[in-house]
Amino acid sequence: MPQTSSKKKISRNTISRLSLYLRELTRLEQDGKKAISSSDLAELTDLTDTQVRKDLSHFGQFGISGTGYEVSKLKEAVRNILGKDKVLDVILIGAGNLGMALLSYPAFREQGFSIKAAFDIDTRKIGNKTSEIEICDIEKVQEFLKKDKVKIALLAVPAFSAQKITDTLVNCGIRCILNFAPIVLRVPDEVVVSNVDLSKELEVLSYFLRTAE
Amino acid sequence: MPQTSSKKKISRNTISRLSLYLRELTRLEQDGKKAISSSDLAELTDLTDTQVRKDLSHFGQFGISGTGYEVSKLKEAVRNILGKDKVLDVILIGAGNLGMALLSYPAFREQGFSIKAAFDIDTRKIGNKTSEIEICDIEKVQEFLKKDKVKIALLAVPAFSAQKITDTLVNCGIRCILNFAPIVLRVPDEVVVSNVDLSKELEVLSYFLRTAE
DNA sequence: ACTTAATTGGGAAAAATTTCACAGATAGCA
DNA sequence: TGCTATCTGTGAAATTTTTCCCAATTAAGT
Repeated sequence: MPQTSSKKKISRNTISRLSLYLRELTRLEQDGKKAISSSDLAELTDLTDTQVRKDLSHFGQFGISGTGYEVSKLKEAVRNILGKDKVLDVILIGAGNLGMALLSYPAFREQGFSIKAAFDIDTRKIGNKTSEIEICDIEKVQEFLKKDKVKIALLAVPAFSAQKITDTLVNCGIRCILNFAPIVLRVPDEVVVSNVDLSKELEVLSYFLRTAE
Repeated sequence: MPQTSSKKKISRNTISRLSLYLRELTRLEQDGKKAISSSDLAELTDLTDTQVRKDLSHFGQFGISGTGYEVSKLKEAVRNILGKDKVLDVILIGAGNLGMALLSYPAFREQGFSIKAAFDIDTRKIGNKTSEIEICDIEKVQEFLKKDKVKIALLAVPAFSAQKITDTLVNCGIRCILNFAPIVLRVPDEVVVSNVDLSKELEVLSYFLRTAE
């Protein structure tokens, strides 16, 4: 079998850091910077130069010894690694406070994510429009996904309903979920979940605040 | 030097998992469950039983061999470890879409965090009230922190202004920052920052979506 | 052309984290 | 009481992640 892509498994932390690199590289490019060394990139991301080089080395050789990296070239490479060479379509489930904030979060669009549709169970919200997106009845999500093969969902619903809607989404072909509900979602192996848990983050801070005293 | 508290450094990941345990223990207690084993708790949090036991073992012995853990007792223990035995006061910086969503995010209050004040630079927003909290002029934050020794800030401002306001906050005694701006904040060693970076999470999903194809 | 300084890529070592494996403790039951 | 099931806590082993280190490469200066 002509195995193309690298076999080795890349850790989630490595990918997170690539995302940081991409962010800084984008800034550097905007600022007109042409080249950067691993140690400068490390400085910007609060990491180490070896970490930067090791992370990149998993995907190929992008630098020039003695010179460093060409900003725009490395930026494109990292974009490709992260699968951002094309716009990524997402849907939003849950149009409460958080969901609505996500709808109007400018960074999403700027960074190449496009919210194609929003769904909610609350009939009072259905039909409202924000940022060009109309909020649809959650009952329609199945139908929507049959036509529009969106693979990523932002899940901003209460914890008690999160698992049920997740099961539906997965059945309809959703493969990635950015979960804001404070609950551990059960999904098949092929589905990837990232959790954004604000309480958790605050509790981590709380712990370190206490131990620092 | 008479070193008091435990010497061993606990990793951030360990603390994150404690937060998960606390969440599940709280649910279990509400459901009237009296006891739980490490493997059941692992099942609920999608971890392993040894991981659960190892995490807890850093802080003491909370279980009974052959029996497991008493839910309410373990819950209280974890709450104390995380410093949640008292209400944690926080301030909010930035009352844009995200900031306003945070203000009305019910989970904060439910989980023992209290937003004491909110600040913004936009004069049109100043004076508005949501959820009992009035939005104040960012110029007043220094004055506020002189009287009210809040240690935790939620930072929901644009990236370009995040570092400047961070410097001010740190000068005024803020020791923990939950940062929503897509930027690496520079802070002194004694200040702890947690980052919530939605684009980063989406990029991680994007990567795994691509590699799964 | 030669020397010096800067920088990458990657093997090897070190450190951190997770998992294994089991002694010891507890409860239930015959 | 004695036997069996279960389950914790924790050293040791395994694995993963990070850091160290240096040969090789490049650019710049003389």
